[in-house]
This record gives sequence, C-alpha cells and structure tokens, in this order.
Amino acid sequence: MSEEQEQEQGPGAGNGAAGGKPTTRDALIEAAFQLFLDRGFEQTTIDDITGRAGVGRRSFFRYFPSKEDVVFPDHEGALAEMTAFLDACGDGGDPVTQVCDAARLVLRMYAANPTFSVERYLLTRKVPTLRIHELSVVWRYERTLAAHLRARYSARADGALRADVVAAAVVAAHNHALRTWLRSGGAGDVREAVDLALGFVIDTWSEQPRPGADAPEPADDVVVLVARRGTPMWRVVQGIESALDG
Amino acid sequence: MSEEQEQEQGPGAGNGAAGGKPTTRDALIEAAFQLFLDRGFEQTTIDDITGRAGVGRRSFFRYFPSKEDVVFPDHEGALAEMTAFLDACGDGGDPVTQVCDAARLVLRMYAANPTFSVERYLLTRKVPTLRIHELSVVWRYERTLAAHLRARYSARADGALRADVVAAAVVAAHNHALRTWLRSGGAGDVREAVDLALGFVIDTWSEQPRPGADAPEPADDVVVLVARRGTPMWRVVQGIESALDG
DNA sequence: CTTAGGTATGGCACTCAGTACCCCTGATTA
DNA sequence: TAATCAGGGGTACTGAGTGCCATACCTAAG
Repeated sequence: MSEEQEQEQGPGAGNGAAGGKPTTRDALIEAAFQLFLDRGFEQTTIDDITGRAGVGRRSFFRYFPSKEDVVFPDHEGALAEMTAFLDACGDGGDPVTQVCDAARLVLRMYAANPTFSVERYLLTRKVPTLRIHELSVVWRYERTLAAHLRARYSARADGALRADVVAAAVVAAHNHALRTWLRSGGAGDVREAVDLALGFVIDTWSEQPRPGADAPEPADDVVVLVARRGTPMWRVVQGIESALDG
Repeated sequence: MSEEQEQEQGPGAGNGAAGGKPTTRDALIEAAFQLFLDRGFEQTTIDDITGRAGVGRRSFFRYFPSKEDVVFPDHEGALAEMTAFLDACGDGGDPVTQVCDAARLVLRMYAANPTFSVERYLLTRKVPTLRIHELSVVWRYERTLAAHLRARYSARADGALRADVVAAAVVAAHNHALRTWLRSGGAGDVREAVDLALGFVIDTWSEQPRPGADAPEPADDVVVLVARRGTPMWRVVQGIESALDG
C-alpha cells in the first residue's frame, strides 16, 4: 500500500473487558452505541458520549480520530491481521484462494459478535456519514488484497489489472454474503454463505479450481472432449471411451 | 437504488460557461480549484472561496452540500446520465456489455476535460477527505450498475451475487485504466485503455463473448463435445462427425 | 524518601464546516 | 401598483476536531 494511515489506537491498547474494569476505550464504545441506537447518530454529541462514559471530552479524540470511528473499533485490528496473514503466505499456493482466506478473517470478526454486527449494520444503513466511513474501511481491505495479488501477478502482462479486478470481486462477494446475513438479523451460518460466494469468485479466477466445483469442471455424469478439427475419429472414440467407462 | 440523495444542484442549473457571464456555480468551482491547488484543500476555508468568487458565504452551500462536493461538480450529472442509459437499455442485449458501456459514459466525462481531471486526481491523491468522498461517488455508480444487473439476472439463482461481483469488477477495471491514465498526466488514449480493461471483464463474465476474444471459446480448429455418461457411442460419433466436417 | 520522567487524562480556547432564520433586490405578473 | 417568487446576502448558532497546558498517577532512579 502507498500511504500508511497510522490510525490512533489510543494510550491503553484496550483489553476488551478481559480483566475487571473496562478500559476508557471500551467505555466510550459502549456509551456511544447506547446513545446512537437510542437517539440516533447525529442527535448524539461527543459531550453526550463522554458524559455517559464518565470521561473528559478530550479523551474521546485520544482514542478515536473522529466520531465515526467509534462505530468501527475493531477494523484497525482486522486490517493488521489481514496484512500479517498475507505477508505470511509467501509465494506459494493459489493467490486467489489466499485473498479469499484473508477476507474470511474479516468475516470472523463480524461473526464473533453477531448482535454487535447487526446493530452496527442497522446504524450504517440509516446514517449516510457512517455509510461513507464504512466505504473507506472496505476500501483499505480491498487495496490490501490488491497489493498482494499485484505482487503475485507481477509476471503477467495484465497483472495489475487482474489484481484490481479480482480484489474487487472478492470484496464484493464477501460483502454480498455478509450483508445478506446482517439483513437477516444474524440468522444462520455466515461462514457457509461466504464460502459459497467466495467459491463463485474462485471458480472464475483461480488457476487451480476447487475439487468440488461444478462450473469449470463439468458435472460428474458429463464428459467433455476437446479435439482439433481433422483429428482422426478413432482417436476421438478412444478418448471418449476411456472417459465414459470411468 | 434504495435511497435517492437529491443532491442540491443549486438555483441556476449552471450553463457551464456556454454563454457570456459565468454562473455563480462556475465561479465557485473555478475559485475553489485555484485555491485548492495553490494552498491546499484544508488550508482553504469556505470564506476564502466565496471571497475569491465574489459571492456570499451562504451561497456556497446553496450550490454544494459540502466543501468536498465542489471538487466533483459533474458527477451528479454523469450519474443521472448513466441511470437514463441503463433504463433505456431495456431487456435485450448482453447485460455485461451494457454496464460496460454505462461505465464508458463516466469515462467520457473524464476525457472531456483532461487537465481538469488530472488536477482533480492529484488533489484526491493527497487529501484523505477527498479520497473518501470520491469513494462514495464511485460507490453510487457501482450500486447503479449492480441494480441494473440484478434486474437482468433475476432469473438466475445466484443473480444477486453475480450482479454485485460483476458490477464491482466493471468499476475496478474502469478505474484501473482511468487511474493509470490520470497518473500519466493524461497522455495517450484513455478510451483504448479502458476498452482493453473492460474487455477483460467482458471475456470472463459475458455470456456472448466478443468476436475477437481468445479466452472463453476455444480456437477455431477445435470442437468441444459434452455428453452424459452412458450416452451411446453412436450418438457421440454422430455428434462429433457433424461438427468435425464443418 | 525524594525526584525525574513518562503516561493517561481533564480543561479550556480556538477554528471552521454546516445550518436556521431573516432580509434584500429585482423581475415578472395580476 | 401590489403581489409573488427566486437568487443571493448577512448573522448567529451548534458541534466536530485541534492545540496547548495543567494535573494525577505510576515507576525508576537518586
């Protein structure tokens, strides 16, 4: 990626309510969501949030660079996780599968706290500011995936284009399944839906298609023969026979 | 699309410097760009812009809902144009080709004023706020394309997913070529580059591939036969023969 | 025990985007 | 001439985000 954002994570790195007393950061998140869901995002001021959390107004901006960021508290961590995962992937394996697995890391974050995710979804649906902010978050994921693909596709002539398109497709498929699940209120298994959606992308872009796929490889009871014009018929029949009696 | 934004176009619809005196709207755009390029986006206040344009501060917000919007003055029109185009497409023809043509409408807007487009690109590259704002603009294009594809793919089981993925791929390919051109300072033919990039998408997603394509349909001297397991051999041979002696 | 330094926080004071409300001017029409 | 309406101006206000400084606490060195 080009410009690193150095998103302020705040003084204490936030234990996430593991031990006893909640962190200032967690208190702010909790208070903000209570108020946002209750009276709405723009109807809530920073003073309202800090007042409810019992901290000074100045402290809010120590942990979150903007009012919108408190709605997406864990994306910074997920982005770091994704970057680490892709860096650890090395130069082996299928690039498309790798970025799909990287996308699944983001999904894991959503699935870890369904009610929170659904509440946030309802919020972002209604508030334009949050919708736009979410776009910028998703954009950073997409650029991260694209950067990885670009490196892996560097040998190809159309590598950069392919990287951008595949990254966009992966993100779109992931988000499609995720949003469907969020719209349903968090019912059913997201993982399954995302696997299906990502499988759609893998089948069309990956060099080495999945074993259970049906699109590139024909169904089990169908055989495909490719032959040049002028191929002697005996060779055709031979090929077909060896395939048909499988 | 779900929510219409009703972007304020302002009192006078802006003649775009066709006749004599420039409109208030055009004066604001001109003044804003002069200042943004000179001293930077965040270093320029609304008062600076309106002062240079010779209008009252209140008038700025009559024409542009936010400071960022003055940088993208023509996107609202392009979006309307795209919507109209897709609506006029009807239910015939290849959906993928249609959305690609719709994307080319946006390209036309960029290509109509290369220097302006390049200047804006340099601006959006540097200013995070503008980068995010551009994302929201692009997002609206993508949603418009996706909505059209969704309607055309309504018969398919995976129609909605396919629509989202294809729309994302089209936008990514379009933007890839466009940004490459903008990075070059506006040298060469954008149209050509975008055609190439969109051709990449069409080749992988369109049902009826382009005549000059090489990927999806095998070369001309090859015949493909698909048969179920258990198909009598005579039927296979019959099918192959009728194909081989073309 | 005291002191130095680093960290988490609170408390202003300030800039500026965006909005609500009201007023002015000029042109058209009844 | 009065009524109407649209483009534009002015003022005051809210609230996000920032800079600067003071304070409390905790730890390590003296």
